[in-house]
Amino acid sequence: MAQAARKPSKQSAKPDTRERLLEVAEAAVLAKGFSATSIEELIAAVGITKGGFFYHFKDKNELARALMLRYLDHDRRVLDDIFTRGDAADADPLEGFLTGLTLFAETLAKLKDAHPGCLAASFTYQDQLFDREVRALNAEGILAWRRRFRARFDLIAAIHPPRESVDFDADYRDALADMAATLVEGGLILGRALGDATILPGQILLYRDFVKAIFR
Amino acid sequence: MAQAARKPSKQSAKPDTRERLLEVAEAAVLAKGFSATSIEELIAAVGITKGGFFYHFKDKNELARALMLRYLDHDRRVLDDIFTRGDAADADPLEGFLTGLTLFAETLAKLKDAHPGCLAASFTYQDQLFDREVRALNAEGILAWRRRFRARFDLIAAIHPPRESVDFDADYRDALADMAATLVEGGLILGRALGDATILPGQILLYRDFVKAIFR
DNA sequence: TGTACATCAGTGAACGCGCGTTCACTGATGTAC
DNA sequence: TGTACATCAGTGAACGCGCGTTCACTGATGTAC
Repeated sequence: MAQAARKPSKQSAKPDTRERLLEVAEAAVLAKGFSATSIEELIAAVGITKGGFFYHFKDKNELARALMLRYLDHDRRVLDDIFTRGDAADADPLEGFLTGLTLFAETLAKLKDAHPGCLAASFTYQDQLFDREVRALNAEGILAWRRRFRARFDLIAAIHPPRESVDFDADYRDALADMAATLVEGGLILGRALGDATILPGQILLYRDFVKAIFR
Repeated sequence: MAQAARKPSKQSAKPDTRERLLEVAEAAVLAKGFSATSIEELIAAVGITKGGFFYHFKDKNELARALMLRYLDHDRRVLDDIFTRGDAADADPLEGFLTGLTLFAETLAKLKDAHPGCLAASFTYQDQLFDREVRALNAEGILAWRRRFRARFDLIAAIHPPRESVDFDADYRDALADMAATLVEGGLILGRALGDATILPGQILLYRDFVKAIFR
């Protein structure tokens, strides 16, 4: 009981004004950028007044921070889920990873919104608007991807020796790990600019090919 | 004489107010986004008044259009230059291309500005701010990358058969071509977010590895 | 060589609108006794 | 079971500032004759 204090104890049906503000804000930020996203439009969408907004966020910068935190949490959970499922399909770390990448590509291909985006990319291209804390959160989110994939490649390499033509040192491993986030960020941009939702999944499958070519 | 009418005929030393506005605007847009970039700050940096700005651009949207055109032109010239030099080093289309990729990575590594960016990415993540024409220019710029690399892969594949494990059909060729722009866009984001200028060149070299693994 | 006119590249003042932020207040719900 | 008080989740009005845009005007340079 006591530890449930974070969320209102009653399991109310009303979908939490603050969360709805964040939801609407994220979509707006991805479409027009942070500074073109006005508080006015958010409260209009959610149906409260300005005072209500400033009850939830002390200023606009705190909205940015909250968006970033929400994004990081969501991101982590989605990746955990996908690669857990991949590993469940095969005990070998390489095969499980390859299956995870396939699942990832399929998930991305099924996204209802044809032109999604990544808050990290949006914030990075507007970083002058944010304080040190928000930028640090953003960097941390990307480092989380690096660590996740790097750990997996270490695991794989311990069992499956990479083909001799590559020097599989620390730098190479980090670059290969970073390639995942790189392709996601880049793929989202190409997909949106061209209005083609197949580009991002296609790039993930190329990544899968590349990893396969290195390890087996 | 007559055909020189586009540029002021005198080769003046003063660096062209309009061009300076675009230069300053591009840097500001890459740092904070388009709508947070004020006309006020641009004229302050260049040393003219607001009326002067509106002499060069009828409204802010025309500034966006001019930025996009300038970016496309610059982009094309840089790529032309690099891959022309790559081909000059080796007559074989694969070897020339691989050399071009190395040159490209080296060029990117040497950029004085450690946190550059790509206007296409910035505009894509704010596309709701722009009219159909600007968005079309942006898409066209990305398609130019696809066509450029796709043509090269067709050329290479005619001489060097890709390894049997890949089905080198039209979709695969396009995806492999798109991977270049994808890695550049993604690499710029990671590089900026982490403040690490080595990431982008590293990704280009991985791309080079991948292409090499496919064709030889 | 001089004069008339046109164009270029701006100046400088004014405008109204929308934005982020503040603040005093309020009705509904929860908790203590 | 009833009353007093505190907290939650807002309302509603007001604010000042900066932004994009307009417009009448101007001095320097170029061109025609």
